[in-house]
Amino acid sequence: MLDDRKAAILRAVVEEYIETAQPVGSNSVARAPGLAVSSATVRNEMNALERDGYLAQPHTSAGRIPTDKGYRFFVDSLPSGRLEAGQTQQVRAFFDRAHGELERMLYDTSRFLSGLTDYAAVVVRDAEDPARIRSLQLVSLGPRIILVVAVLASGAIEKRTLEVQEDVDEVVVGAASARMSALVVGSLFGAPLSVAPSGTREVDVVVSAAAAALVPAGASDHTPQVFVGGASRMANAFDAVTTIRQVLDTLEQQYVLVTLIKDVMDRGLSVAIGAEHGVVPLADCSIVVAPYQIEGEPAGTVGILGPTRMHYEQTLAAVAVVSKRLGQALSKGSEER
Amino acid sequence: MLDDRKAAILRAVVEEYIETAQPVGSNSVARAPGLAVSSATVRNEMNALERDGYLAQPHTSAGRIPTDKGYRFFVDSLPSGRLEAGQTQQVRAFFDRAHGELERMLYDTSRFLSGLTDYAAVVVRDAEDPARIRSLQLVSLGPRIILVVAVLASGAIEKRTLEVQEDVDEVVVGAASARMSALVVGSLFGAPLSVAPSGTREVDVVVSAAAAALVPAGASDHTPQVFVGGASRMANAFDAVTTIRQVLDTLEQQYVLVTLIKDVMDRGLSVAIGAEHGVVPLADCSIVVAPYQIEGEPAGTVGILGPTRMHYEQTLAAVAVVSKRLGQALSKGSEER
DNA sequence: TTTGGCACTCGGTATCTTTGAGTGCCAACC
DNA sequence: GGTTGGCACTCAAAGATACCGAGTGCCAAA
Repeated sequence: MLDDRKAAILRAVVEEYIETAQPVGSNSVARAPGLAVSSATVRNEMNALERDGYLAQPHTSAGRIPTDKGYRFFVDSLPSGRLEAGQTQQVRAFFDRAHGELERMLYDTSRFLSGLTDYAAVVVRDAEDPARIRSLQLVSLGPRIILVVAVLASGAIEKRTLEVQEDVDEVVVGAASARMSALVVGSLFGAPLSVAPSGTREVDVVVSAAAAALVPAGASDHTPQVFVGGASRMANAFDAVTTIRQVLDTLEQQYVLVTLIKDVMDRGLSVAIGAEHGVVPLADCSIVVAPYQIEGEPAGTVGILGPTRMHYEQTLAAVAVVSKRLGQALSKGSEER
Repeated sequence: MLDDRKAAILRAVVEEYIETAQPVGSNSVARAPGLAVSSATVRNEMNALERDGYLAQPHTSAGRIPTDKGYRFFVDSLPSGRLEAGQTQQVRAFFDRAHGELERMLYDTSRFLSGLTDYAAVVVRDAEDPARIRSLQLVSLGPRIILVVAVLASGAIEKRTLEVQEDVDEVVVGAASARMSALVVGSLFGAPLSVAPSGTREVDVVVSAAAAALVPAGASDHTPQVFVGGASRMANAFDAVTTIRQVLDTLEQQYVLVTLIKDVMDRGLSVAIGAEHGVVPLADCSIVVAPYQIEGEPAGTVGILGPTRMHYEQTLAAVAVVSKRLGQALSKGSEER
């Protein structure tokens, strides 16, 4: 679509603009290695690139700035990069140390990735597919308070506190727990339950309360979890306070964030630039995403949110590596290498 | 310490500065209701207040700005305020709707409180005292993967994933679970465990692995949980980008945050102004805190972080009301009005 | 088709001036 | 003696003005 020279010029403009955040003039482009042409030629070409929508000019006597379309071309023509040695080292060190509970790990990963790239990082844990219940137990916490704990096939834990209207003793809870467990283990979490009456009225009261607590909540809690790390780094990326405000605000709206990332993934992209994603307050941002898999199954997404003028090559590499290593780390027992 | 007139003038300066963020001159102070003196008199008094460290002057020909000491006097002489009717209404509505799991509730509260005050809100859940284990269960998640789930007296759940070196079947896990449960229920979480050998080698392997997983982790996970809501609102409070950056960054460092809040509480304060707390990057911030209690027991802290020139009266009232209502909401069964 | 040359544009910076809010001090006043 | 009006003084902020120079578009020559 673009001849070689135009492509080279566009690339040079994008690279320099990413570096300096200043409009790029024909002279500095002409000086770029690998381009043996004069600035006048560059000017002509840049003119054409502007006509075609790859570049824009803030005002007449200024250099050019890439448009979203310009960035898009740049990103698409990017060779698949590698991390710097030091960063590879950091990743290794992080995942060697990393351990512990899933949620903690995902949050730590988002913070780590943010530190690695110097942008804000997001880790989304996909909503569980309707998962089979591996174990279910009722625990008495007080005379009328009972905790329902369900362990799902994935290892995730769902808990609900419920309050019954009359005092129940431990024995009743124990009986109810056994009954409930028999009823529910192996079935899908969130599925409606039919409770057959047992001999004891008290037990039935508890069981039906527990069943009720489990069912509707199953749906409501079926939303993905989001972990945002290094949001404050977005304050570095822009200098307009209002932009900073908007971006940070959006980062706190987990629903928007999840939708955005899901949307980008659905379109099969790994990068969404500026207005490509429809989220208006993030018009000056790009997002780089990669899914991670546990035991070969898609389990969530790792992403970076940065300014449109971000270091795409490093960021893409970082996101790719981290998502892969995260998946490995979470796939227990497959610690090969 | 300050005569009435000085106090009134100081108050007027603080109030106007909080409102306008501009240095306050003698004229506007003289115009304040309740002060029947000329600007010249005010000037003399302000001079004295500056000498005594309550006010400062950005430069010679500017008005005065309160110092931390000035704010301190202002806050200490504040009548205990009430929320506006609309806000009381909001609080009621929020806690009427609010329900669900503890963590979720604490996070929602921090977001709500942030919206109520327009500053950043922090909710800290205190580390559990060494709590008795109410229930313990091992659940098999895969041939070699076992999940240990402990329910503590408070209803908190601790879980550890562990991997054993050889395949164990469900029956073994069941046996180990029963044994472990008998061993551990009623004892303190995190306490060292002595494991007597049972008849079966396989069971012993699992039990000792589970015991090992439980003990050291008990200490490490014994740290308070922090929920920050509305951090982005700090971007409104300042206009120096570097300040915004610092503050947001600090807000992400949970350890610093917890220490800060704990420190303020330990000193028996409900407000820490500017440099009073030692956290340098938050020198332009004040923090307002109040503990919340579950069933009469201190369970955590609610706090607001805002600029030194925050609306102390409303904020104090909001924090007080929210901490109280939060405690009530979390004290199950005590939903009296 | 490329390039050197040239006139032109216009945002940014630097310099200077003006403005006005605010101060400190003093002498007069109650 | 505390209070007040008056006054000279200060100094940041806001305008005004000029200038600079990076950058452009276009043209004619190579």
